Amino acid sequence: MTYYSTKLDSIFQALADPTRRAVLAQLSSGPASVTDLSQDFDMALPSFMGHLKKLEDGGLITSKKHGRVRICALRPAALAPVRGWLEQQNDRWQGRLEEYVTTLAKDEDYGT
Amino acid sequence: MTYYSTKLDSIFQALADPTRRAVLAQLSSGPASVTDLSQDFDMALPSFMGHLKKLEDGGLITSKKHGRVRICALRPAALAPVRGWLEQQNDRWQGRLEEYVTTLAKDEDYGT
DNA sequence: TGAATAGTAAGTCATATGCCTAAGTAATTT
DNA sequence: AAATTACTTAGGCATATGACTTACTATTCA
Repeated sequence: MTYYSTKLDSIFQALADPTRRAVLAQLSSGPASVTDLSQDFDMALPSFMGHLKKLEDGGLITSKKHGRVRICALRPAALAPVRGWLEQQNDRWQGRLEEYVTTLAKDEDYGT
Repeated sequence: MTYYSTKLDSIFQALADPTRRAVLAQLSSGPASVTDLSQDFDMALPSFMGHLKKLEDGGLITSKKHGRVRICALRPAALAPVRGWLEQQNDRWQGRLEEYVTTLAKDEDYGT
């Protein structure tokens, strides 16, 4: 399995949960501490920390300790592999559409 | 949890596996039977069928039985919710960037 | 210095996931 | 009609996931 594929695995896995997507939405307003981030979620802190770990392991966020406070931030371009994959998928689909359109045009040329 | 969020859960979950992404890539060339699709994968048929079910439950493909053969096809626009979410996320990030740039401009105005 | 705050580590539980094999059913071919 | 093909169902196994509670450590505040 290529690195790219493994990367996509962990990114999509990280995104496959509403809590984690909500965290990314919050972080798009700027860096925040774990405590700040956790305010909007009705779950135990260790559970919430687990989600942050998943996001960091997927490369979507970074975190750094400042004293007793851990600050999390979005990683710009973190979702680039997702965009890349969507584009790839779309190109293949578009390629097939163009082939189909070309075939239609030929059929029309030969048609009565 | 909104329908949209649940939808994203199952789509991202479906995409969080290299086998399922590879199936989507294959189907972007056009509809195919289960047997045709499974040729490229070194796994037991029931396991492979499980992946197809996940893709179908996520709304990314459709399948229809024709006699004893089941034909699978991509659903156009199936990935629209993913694009939508990325756009949303990007807009929030861009909005913050613009706010940041505006703040910088103000600082420069007031600066010596 | 003790109290409070902000995480962190460990263990548990129920459920989900990704694979397997075996056996079965339905449709087609011989 | 029997054999073959193309799935489909069921059960099992090991691992992962998402939540919990408890207890702990590190840092800051009073």
